[in-house]
Amino acid sequence: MSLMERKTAKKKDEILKSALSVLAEKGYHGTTMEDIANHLLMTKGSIYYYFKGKQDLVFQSQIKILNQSIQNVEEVKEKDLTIDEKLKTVIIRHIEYSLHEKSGFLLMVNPAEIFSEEQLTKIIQLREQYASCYDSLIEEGIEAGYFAVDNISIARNILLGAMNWVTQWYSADGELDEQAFAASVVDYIMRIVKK
Amino acid sequence: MSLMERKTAKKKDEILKSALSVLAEKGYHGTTMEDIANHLLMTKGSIYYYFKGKQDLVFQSQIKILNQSIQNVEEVKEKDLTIDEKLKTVIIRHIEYSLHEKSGFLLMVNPAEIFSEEQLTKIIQLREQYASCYDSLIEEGIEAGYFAVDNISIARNILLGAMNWVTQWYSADGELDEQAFAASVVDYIMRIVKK
Amino acid sequence: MSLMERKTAKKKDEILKSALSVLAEKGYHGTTMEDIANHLLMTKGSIYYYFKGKQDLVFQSQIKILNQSIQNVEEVKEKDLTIDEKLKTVIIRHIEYSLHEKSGFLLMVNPAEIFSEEQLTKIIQLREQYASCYDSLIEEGIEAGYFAVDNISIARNILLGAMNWVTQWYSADGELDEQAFAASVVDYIMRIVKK
Amino acid sequence: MSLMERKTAKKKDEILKSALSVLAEKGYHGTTMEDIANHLLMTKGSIYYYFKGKQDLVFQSQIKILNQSIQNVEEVKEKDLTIDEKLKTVIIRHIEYSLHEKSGFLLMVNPAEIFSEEQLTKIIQLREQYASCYDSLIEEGIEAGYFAVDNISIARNILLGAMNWVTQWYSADGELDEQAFAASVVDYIMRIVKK
DNA sequence: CATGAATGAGCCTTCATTCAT
DNA sequence: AATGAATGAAGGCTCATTCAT
Repeated sequence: MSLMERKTAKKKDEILKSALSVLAEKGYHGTTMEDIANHLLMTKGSIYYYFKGKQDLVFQSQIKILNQSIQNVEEVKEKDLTIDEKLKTVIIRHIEYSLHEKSGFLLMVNPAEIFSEEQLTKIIQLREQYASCYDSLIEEGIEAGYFAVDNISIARNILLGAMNWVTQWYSADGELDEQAFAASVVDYIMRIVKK
Repeated sequence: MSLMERKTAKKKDEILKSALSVLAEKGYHGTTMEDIANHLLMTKGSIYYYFKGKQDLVFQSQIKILNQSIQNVEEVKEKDLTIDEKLKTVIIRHIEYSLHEKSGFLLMVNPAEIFSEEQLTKIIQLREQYASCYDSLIEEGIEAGYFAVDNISIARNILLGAMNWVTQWYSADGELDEQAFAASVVDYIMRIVKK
Repeated sequence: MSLMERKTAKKKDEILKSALSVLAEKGYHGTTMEDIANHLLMTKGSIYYYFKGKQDLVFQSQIKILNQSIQNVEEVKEKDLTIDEKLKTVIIRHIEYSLHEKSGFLLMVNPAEIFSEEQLTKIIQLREQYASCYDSLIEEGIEAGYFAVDNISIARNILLGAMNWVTQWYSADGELDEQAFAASVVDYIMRIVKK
Repeated sequence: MSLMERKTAKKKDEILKSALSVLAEKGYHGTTMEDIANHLLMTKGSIYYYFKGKQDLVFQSQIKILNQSIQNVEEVKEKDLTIDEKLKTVIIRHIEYSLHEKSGFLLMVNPAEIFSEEQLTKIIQLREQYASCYDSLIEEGIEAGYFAVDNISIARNILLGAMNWVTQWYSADGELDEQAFAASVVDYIMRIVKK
């Protein structure tokens, strides 16, 4: 990658981060291009040099977050931990990540309304990939005798719900910092799959 | 209440229902007055005969849902059931209700952005009232030896998260009807507080 | 005129009065049918039983005011007064009338924008008739040696301007009642034509 | 001021002029943003790049006119003329200015209905400042033995009324150009204060 | 006669997008 | 690469008007 390309890539990434932060707070329709630009001390027009449009920008921000999340899990999977601790770590990371990046997992109540067919396919695929990371962890936990779950996909969805919802009430109870908070929450979530 | 007043009240309620349904799907900014009107085969303008504006309409729809939800819980509390079964029933009702009314519990990612100070106060008060219904159930369950929870408000928030998220993935796995689905899900959610 | 007709006529007149009062304050576009109706404790719809529409209502209110004004002058002309005192009395009446009825002489900055060709013709005709009342008074005053004016129509327009503008500043200085106020003002206006 | 700033200022001024011209003809409620835009061969939306909204635009146009008017008087005051001629010149300028810029002195029958408290304060302050210019001229004229007036503020209001009303009837009698017209009118107005 | 209700046209305003510089 | 400026398509809201009851 040439210097210029790297510079461009970096700028793109900055815009994506800014977009994510604003989108998490205001939602798709509530966020204007100007919001995103102002957040970066840029002008509206400049963004169009890097992205085709609002929809494209939001799409790529979703991809970024999903990829990052998947990678987060993969990293933990590599570690030398009991399956019990692996899931726990994954959950903590997820929560820390969503609180820190205001990840906007909640963002897309109905992505179908916003994205094109093609984009939707990609997003759903990544979402499923992320979900299946959890499924395999749960499965492994069952085999290891740690977890007890009849219907893995249901249990996993409950798990994700409890995790994603956290962004809704964190600030309210917010005396703890993000890390301490995640730690105080994870045990209750783990109960969903524990024997 | 006179005949006319009842007619007006009925119409208002129809509009609120329509609004809720559309809002749950598209969110506040994504929903247009026309969306809501079309859903009822009315014209935009007519809605303004019944509500002062979009914000007013959405506010009242939130109030309606919160009051209904609180009443749902109160009804169950009256019943002659073990505390264990009471919480279970409450959760099932909540899920059935949110799926059926597309309740839009998810609606307000950031209500502060939309409502006036005064409205916000009212909404927060009702949310807390609803939350405290769960708290008292959990507390009672602890005393009865059914549940084991250190921090009740955290446990309750996890519980609500798992429940509210359900609207996000129900349709995806949707081979079961709402009732059967709620039943298949509740046991995993109950684990969050169970001993 | 039958009883019913008289009742209708009375109602019409009430509406016209209400309309005038609101129109004087808010202007044509700033006044809504509802404003006028509320002022009379009626409903919007009822007005349409008596008038074809907003434009018709406003037109008739203008006619009413112009006719009344012309009649006011004619009455004074009949009286046994010096020409000097006649004009003075006419001016005082005009001012009292415009303050009392909020006559809305100022209403029509550009009547051509609002009325139909036909209506406009009628209004202009009455305006001219009213103006010519003043012209004849001035002329008479000149012949009697009281007034000194080269160009009567210009002098009369200046006169009318000074008089009509009074509604703009009356309330501001308003320690006097309408009558006392008119009296305190008329001498300055008379100077415009006096020798 | 940079080149760009000057360009923006110029555009703003063009819009203000356009606004004034339309507002004078149709009044606040009768004037649409589109009217103002079309007058300049712009589109509605563009105006919002320069002004916050209709109300802001109208407010600034009022400020502009009032400031210009005050400056007009100040300039004349500096001149080496008898007090008699000063007032005459001021009146002529006022009339020429209102006819030329369609100044819309008539615009605000009830400014309180349109502007915010803060804006209203500013406008009233400038109006009073303008009025007091006339008061001091009249006072000076009295002392110099040219004028004879008991109540200065009443005389001044009559004066302003006669002057402002001119925009209502100029076009009707319009065989003279603006300058000649103002000259033909000023003597009658001067009579209001003359000895 | 009066009114509650509905309608649709029109207006203010926002915002994604484009483009000349 | 960036920006100031312009545009046009919505969307929220108002209001004159109509009409069934």
